[in-house]
Amino acid sequence: MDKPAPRRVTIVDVARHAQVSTTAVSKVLRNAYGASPAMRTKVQQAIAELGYRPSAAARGLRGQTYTIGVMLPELRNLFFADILDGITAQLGDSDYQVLLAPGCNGEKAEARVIDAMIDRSMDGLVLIAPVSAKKRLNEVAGNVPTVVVGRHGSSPNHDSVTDDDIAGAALVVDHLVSLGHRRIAHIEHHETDRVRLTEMPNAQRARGYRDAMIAHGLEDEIDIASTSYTQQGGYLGAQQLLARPVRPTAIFAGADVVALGALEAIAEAGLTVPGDISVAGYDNSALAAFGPISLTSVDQDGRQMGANAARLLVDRIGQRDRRTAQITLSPTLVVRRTTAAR
Amino acid sequence: MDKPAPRRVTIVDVARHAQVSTTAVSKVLRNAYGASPAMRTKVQQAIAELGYRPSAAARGLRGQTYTIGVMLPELRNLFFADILDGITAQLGDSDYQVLLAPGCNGEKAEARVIDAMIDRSMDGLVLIAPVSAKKRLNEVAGNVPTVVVGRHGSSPNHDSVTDDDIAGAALVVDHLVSLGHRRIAHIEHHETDRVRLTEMPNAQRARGYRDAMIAHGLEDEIDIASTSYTQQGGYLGAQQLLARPVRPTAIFAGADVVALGALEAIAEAGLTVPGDISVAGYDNSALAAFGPISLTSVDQDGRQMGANAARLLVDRIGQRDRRTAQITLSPTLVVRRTTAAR
DNA sequence: GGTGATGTGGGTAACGTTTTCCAAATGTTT
DNA sequence: AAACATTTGGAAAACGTTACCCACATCACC
Repeated sequence: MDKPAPRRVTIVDVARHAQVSTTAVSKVLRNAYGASPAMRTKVQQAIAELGYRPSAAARGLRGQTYTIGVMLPELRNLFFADILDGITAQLGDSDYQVLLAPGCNGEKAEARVIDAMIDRSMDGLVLIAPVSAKKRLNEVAGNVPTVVVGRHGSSPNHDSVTDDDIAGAALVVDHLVSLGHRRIAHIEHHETDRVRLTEMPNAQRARGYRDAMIAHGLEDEIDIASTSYTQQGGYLGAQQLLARPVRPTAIFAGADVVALGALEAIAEAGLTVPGDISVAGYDNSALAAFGPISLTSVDQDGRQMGANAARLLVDRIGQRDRRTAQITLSPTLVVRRTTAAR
Repeated sequence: MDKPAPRRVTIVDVARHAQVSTTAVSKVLRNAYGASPAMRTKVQQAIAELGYRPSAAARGLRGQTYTIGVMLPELRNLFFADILDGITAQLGDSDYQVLLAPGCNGEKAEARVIDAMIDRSMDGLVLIAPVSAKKRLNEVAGNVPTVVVGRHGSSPNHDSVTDDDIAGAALVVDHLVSLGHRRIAHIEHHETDRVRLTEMPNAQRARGYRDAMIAHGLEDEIDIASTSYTQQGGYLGAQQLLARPVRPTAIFAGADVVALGALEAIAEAGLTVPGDISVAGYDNSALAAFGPISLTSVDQDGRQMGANAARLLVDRIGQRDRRTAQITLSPTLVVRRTTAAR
């Protein structure tokens, strides 16, 4: 029953078995300079024979842990899953292992998770749509290589990958205008913090909506319901908009889940989509693509964003003092059955 | 610009600042025996003043890392997110931090992730619906405290938390029979491996379906389309079933996503739900609850499962030699608008 | 006033790597 | 042939904690 707990194979065992020093084994493990091909094969064979695996804890004490931490606000958001796919695909079978914290909402939870990742000596961090103060992000990025995804604004300490949310919103407005719509309303995520007001995607989408409406000479038709990026928020936002003296003929929801809520409210009001009213979302999540829903939506290519983030991060781990980069990707519009000519 | 890289605060700094030994600080950190209240407050103050945070890497080398690893096959499955919620809720603000690997499909990816977690000296593992060989799971559980969620069968090495899938399938069949249905078909996830054939939830659901049909004297009506637990699988499965000489009047899909695919195929065939045909799913995911879909589904209470798994795991970390436990939770049926009397 | 039991605190050796040297051997240039 | 550069390999000191012991003081009890 109680086997004598077979001690884990260590680098010392490997060294002894291969009749070399532990230093030599370490060099082979890290592909470091100073090991001849002969030595390399000899050590690798010993590693295979003993089934040796390096302890990340011990490694972390001196060097790298080969672990990359990903923080995201919400696991249920399918767009974030795409970003993750991109990250893991890019990292492929490099030595890095990706670990993520379960969704963390709010600045406090975010701080806890980031601390936890730093405590665990992660080699790099990918922060997806963080809400923390800019100062805090810069501090973090000063300690550990960091890439921020989905938040606008540049930093001297961390790289950024964002989608061009202003362009995305414009795509929707352009599309609806070309279908003959003029009363185009928007449901936004209510934002109070001043910095986030410029940096968060939701704010950028609202701004893109405004700008595009103005560009089409529709400034008098601008109509925004300010709720939140949730299904509930979409439901309430749409209710508000439908209660207007002059009902909008199209609603641009800032996110797909918001559009779903809006669809629900519209159906409850006895109206049809797109007959009475057109609806567009943002994110092109699996929900939007789902046949019975078939929502017109803006596609952000999360995979691409994730892949870029991972590339930048590995880059920075290798070269911590290089200049920071900001990558902005262009969204595309996927037209489906919830938008139609009026 | 280049600040002199402010060395991290260590336990030694804290000890010096509080004028005690490092041992004393360590004891306070771990709430270990042998520290007076006076010492405790003194050390805690020093910790706060210096902003000290223990290094998980160093801790892992001797003791615990206060990290729990969660492995799940697929991030996009909302049911798994519920389980995770349960885990984190149960762990609350204990000292443990949950980290999870991005979805890993297949035995090979699973092995990699589990190894990675062991390499990182995690204190405990929660494996959600693992497909690895039973032998492998036992090995793993012999090395590190482990709880397996969503896989039937018991083990002397690890605890288990499962939903009673047989009962769940029976709930659906009973419900449909009580509505007057007799030709009730099932879409299952095709399984080949012999062990998994008894242990995986999909196999249990298929078995529960069969058993319940027989219990109602409907053995001649048993009709199974064997595809996969995906939307595509549901689509194809439903197409098969609809092409039967005598069409089923109800379809029990083994998972909500499968039901979605089935709904799509049914709509394409020009039939209505539940007018022409009733459909039920399994998992009661957010998709099922979504108004326009409103799918009758079996609810597993993932949060409850996760909470139980976390409790068992922390238990076992504290007491590694206690007997293993198997917890089985009873599912409930949530009746919505996709099932009706025939 | 011994004799244990109990409470309180610390010294020191692990833990398993990587890093920083250094030495010897080998190759290359003058 | 001397001087120097490069390659190859290893010894030993970190890294920051915890586990294991031991010492001392205090207290209760015969």
